[in-house]
Amino acid sequence: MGRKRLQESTDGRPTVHTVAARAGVSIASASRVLNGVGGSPETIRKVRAAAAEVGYVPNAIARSLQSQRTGLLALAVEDIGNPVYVAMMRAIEAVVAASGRQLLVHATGGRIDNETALLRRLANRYVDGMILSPIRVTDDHLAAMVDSPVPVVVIGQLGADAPVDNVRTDSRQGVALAVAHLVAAGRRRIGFVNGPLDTVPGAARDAGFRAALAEHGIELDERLVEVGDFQYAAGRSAAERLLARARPDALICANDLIAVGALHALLAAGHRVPEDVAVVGMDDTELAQMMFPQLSSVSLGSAERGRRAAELLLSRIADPALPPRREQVPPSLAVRASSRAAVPGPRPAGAASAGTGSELPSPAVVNEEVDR
Amino acid sequence: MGRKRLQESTDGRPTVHTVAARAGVSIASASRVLNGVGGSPETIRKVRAAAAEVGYVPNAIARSLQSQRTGLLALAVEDIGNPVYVAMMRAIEAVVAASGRQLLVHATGGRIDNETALLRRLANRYVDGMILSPIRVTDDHLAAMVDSPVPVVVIGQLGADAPVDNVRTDSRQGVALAVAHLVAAGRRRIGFVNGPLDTVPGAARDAGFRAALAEHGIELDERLVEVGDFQYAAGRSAAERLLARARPDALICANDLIAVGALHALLAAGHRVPEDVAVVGMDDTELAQMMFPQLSSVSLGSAERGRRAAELLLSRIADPALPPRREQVPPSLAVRASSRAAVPGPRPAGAASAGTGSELPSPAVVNEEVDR
DNA sequence: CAAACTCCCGGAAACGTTTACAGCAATCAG
DNA sequence: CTGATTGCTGTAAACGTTTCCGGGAGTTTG
Repeated sequence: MGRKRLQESTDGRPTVHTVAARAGVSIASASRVLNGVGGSPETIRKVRAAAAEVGYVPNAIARSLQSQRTGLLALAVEDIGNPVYVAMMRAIEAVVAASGRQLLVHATGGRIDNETALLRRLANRYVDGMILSPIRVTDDHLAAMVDSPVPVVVIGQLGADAPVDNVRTDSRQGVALAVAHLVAAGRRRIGFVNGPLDTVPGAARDAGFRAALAEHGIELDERLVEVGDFQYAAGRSAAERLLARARPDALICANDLIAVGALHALLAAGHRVPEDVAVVGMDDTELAQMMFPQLSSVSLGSAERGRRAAELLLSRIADPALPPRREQVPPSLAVRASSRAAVPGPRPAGAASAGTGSELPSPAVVNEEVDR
Repeated sequence: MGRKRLQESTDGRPTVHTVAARAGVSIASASRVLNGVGGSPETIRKVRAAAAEVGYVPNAIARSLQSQRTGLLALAVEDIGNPVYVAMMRAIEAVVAASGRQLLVHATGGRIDNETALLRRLANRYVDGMILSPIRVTDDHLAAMVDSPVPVVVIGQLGADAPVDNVRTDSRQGVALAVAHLVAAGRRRIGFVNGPLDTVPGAARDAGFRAALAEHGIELDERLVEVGDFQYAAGRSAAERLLARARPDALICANDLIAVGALHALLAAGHRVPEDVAVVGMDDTELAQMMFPQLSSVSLGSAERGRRAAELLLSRIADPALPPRREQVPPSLAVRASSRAAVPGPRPAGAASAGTGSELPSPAVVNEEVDR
């Protein structure tokens, strides 16, 4: 039968050999035509015809083995259910798709061993690069990123001298925006529902909260600070614990999921929002706008950070010799119903007030948004 | 300098050649040891030591080329931001990861050309199989699935005779559950906010709604039916259009995102939920529990469907000769505050009523849930 | 003690592609 | 008319792995 290879195995899918044989040319010519480089008009015609007849589709694995590129990029985040990562993912996917590549998504659960395992596995060359948004960073971790065999871009805070492409925001300043807004609205007993303090964002937000209070000359009541994790359920129970021992007139929450949990805890306990307690979340996700009342939230530019990270990754793949870069996306505040200044007194029965509440002048830095 | 291959290129990563040379054995022996099949104790020791010294990591692409498997599975859904797909994805990912594989996620935007392109691309063998949850199905589409070169499992309705592994639910019956629940609670002017009628779920839910009303002897007022798409914003504006021309005492929404939009439209227009208008969503996502008031929702077993689809896919990969299978997951109804029977009269000021509303006996099929 | 069997090893083929290289014909310049 | 240039083409190597196969050494069996 076949002289060198069993290219005629009746069951197998057509390869470039099949096409070449059918067109009566060599596999080199067939490959050239199929890749659009070279070939005489006659050869091109024959090869194209043969390829169409047998329904040839190039084998991406073999091509990758030869070209040393897979066209796959990975994204690793803690929790794909968190809407902040959905926003990031969407932005990243747009850039990645526009470059003709595909995105592989990993959920790490925030566990370090998971992430380092992922980084080590990069050595098997299954993806061309990776975007990582770690919430905990150890030296091990960092080392694995630095000597990773494929480019890695980090979304989030890293040590100042880490030679890793990095796009970050300033969540301390983000918390400061929220505090300034609430103080300007006359709130003084400001509580804080945070995520774990051993995470990078948790620690930064805690520090930011304390610094901002101090700056406004407000003494911190430790009973107004509570910690859970970055999920809805934990946010709700953390807020319940806080409310059981203290009477805040505002709550800042370390992300929107926590804020939604806190909102539930408040409403279930009979507090009015924002009249009795104002609520401000962080991340400014779609969820914030879906809540009722709509949630004020500190935007940390998730989509923008995602977009920039993807661009950093692509440029590094194009030129691995580039020096490490760091980009910063500034936070901003979206003020919505959950923290608008309230008319004092009991709530008028049955009247919804979305978008119609009385407005107070907001600080300059605040990015006022209309309802919806 | 290397005799056959340039395995000593100082920059390149170590290959099995490097390890074999260093251990003083053939690449065949090295490969066998590294795969844990065969090898004398002494060889095993030498190869393991050599591999550790050079930090050898097998190249997954080359392995895939040889083994004809990549260990990658794809999932294609309309919108990764929709929490119903997040739930599905989580369930699928769990099964996939447990089998030692990885999941590649695609967002199709519901566009058919996107999905068929994806199906055609399967021929390049970059993934071992795919789970597809299409919201529109054409003959072209179906043909591409049937003669796909790699296994495809569909989540959703397909033609009865389609020879494709398929896990579905009965969303007509799901709508019927919602209608029965509302009718039992005394609602009569039941509205319906649907997604596009040219989608499979949209059409099924429309049919289910009409059939269920007829079964309860309620004549349908067409002004109570409105169509948008399956997103939050569209749901909100569809509900606004509906409310501008009709006065429902209940709204069934074709998914939870629409339901949240409808909730906003209702509250912004000054209606009380559930006192004036009850709201029931579909998919029973996390979002439903996060809303205030918490949303009643028809569970279509998303996580379960995802889990089963993943299992079907794995079993088909293991044995491609299996006959096409179809599995069905029954819908159920989670009743929450948004449709609980209300005390007539004005709402008591300032009193939150989550989980404390008066309870009415619910139909047997209804799966009553407590407020968290 | 010879034959059969088991175990381990190395050479080489195979997976399907791209591409360096050399050969060859045709066209161009002198 | 001859030599250089251009444009195609085919052979074969390469990417890095797994695996078939044959051979050799050691062990068991008759």
